[in-house]
Amino acid sequence: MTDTATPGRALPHPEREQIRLESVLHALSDPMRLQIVRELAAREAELSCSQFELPVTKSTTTHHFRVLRESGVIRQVYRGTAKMNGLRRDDLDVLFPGLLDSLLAAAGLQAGRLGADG
Amino acid sequence: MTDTATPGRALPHPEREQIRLESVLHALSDPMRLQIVRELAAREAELSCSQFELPVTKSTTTHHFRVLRESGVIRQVYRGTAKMNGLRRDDLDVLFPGLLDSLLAAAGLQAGRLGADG
DNA sequence: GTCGTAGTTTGACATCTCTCGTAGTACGAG
DNA sequence: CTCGTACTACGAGAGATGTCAAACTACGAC
Repeated sequence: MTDTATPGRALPHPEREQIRLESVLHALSDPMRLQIVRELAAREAELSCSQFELPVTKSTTTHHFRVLRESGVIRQVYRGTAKMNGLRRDDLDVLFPGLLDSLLAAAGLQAGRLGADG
Repeated sequence: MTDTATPGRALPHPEREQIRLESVLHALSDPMRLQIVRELAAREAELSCSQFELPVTKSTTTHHFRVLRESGVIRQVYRGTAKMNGLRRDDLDVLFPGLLDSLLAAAGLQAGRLGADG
């Protein structure tokens, strides 16, 4: 938590206890969002929205990041004009032990099979 | 595989290699379907559609079972007038090792937290 | 203050999803 | 062949979803 977050622009996140498995699965069932989560996990760092090269417009990108945040998969913080995104690995690991890793492994295996960027 | 399946009423299933992670996650992101899969995993047996006491009509039940079958989560076979449903555990474990177990464990934990039938 | 960059908001549109009710098909029992 | 059971098919309707374009806000740099 480097304290560089921009004050006065808080974003609503579900508490850990409010995160629902169904919502997480729904969030990850979209290829675009699964890709985002995969990149976020690969580089173990927070990334701004614009660092993802997604084949959709900015409004659609905003939409996907919001779904991920509202389902509890990622945490978003404003840092100046950028919006940084980080996986909520700690919360997810407590709620659903091993799930995130299995999910990422599965996504990696499938990407390899399909000849994508695995 | 007791050979009691009714011939001439085959149902289309995706091959193992055709099963997509996104489709599986989408199938499991519905509470009704997640419940079905949980029951199917708990009793390690094939169950007919009508053995599930779901709070929806028969047509809706048919719909949910079809989504599960077409996503590759379950296998369906006619046995007389009944349609038996079984988890495709073997295929899923090969494709996405550990995923199904993490998913079931996560669903169990959440059901316990929520005071449902966990 | 002005400008540019980053992201949001709104409205629209096509598609999909979950649900239902009604009518229909497939099988086994008699 | 008739009947009952188990499930399907076919609409239909309410609502969610993914996408876009255009106009907007927030921040930093100058």
